[in-house]
Amino acid sequence: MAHWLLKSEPDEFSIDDLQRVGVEPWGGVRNYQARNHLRAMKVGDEVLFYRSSCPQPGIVGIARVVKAAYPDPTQFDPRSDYHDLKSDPADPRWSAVDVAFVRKLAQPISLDAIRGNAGKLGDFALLARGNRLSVLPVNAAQWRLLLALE
DNA sequence: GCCAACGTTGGC
DNA sequence: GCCAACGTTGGC
Repeated sequence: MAHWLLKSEPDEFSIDDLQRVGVEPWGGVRNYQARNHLRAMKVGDEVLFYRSSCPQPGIVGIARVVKAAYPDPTQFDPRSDYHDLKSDPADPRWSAVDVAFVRKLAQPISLDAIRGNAGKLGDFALLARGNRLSVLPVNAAQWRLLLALE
């Protein structure tokens, strides 16, 4: 089983929102590298829920992939912010997965705390120079280490 | 295929 | 709101 990290801006969609709805289609990703990560996800994979662009960025919860990648419907929706005229319905450019709420962390793992363990985390995509990816892989050792910080 | 312009991300 | 990083676009 693989592990991932998904970023979300709490103003847009928070861990509390995920708890309320239970399952959420994770779409609107418009970066090819992030999309490729979405496509690599399998049902059962575990996900760290990371809040970004907020006063205290960090990991705030855990989710689980409950549906593997399928064409992101927002790319064909003219009313969506994520509408993409260049995406061919016969060969959809963008993907979404469904994620389910698992739990909130007892306390958030701050970006500061994550950085403080950069050495032990090794090659971690979240800390890579200038990384802006909203979907990124987490290996088993990193997963264990991060949750030990909870 | 190069590269300048532009847009977006996300911490601060 | 600023700005560094960097992906994408489009002219050539």
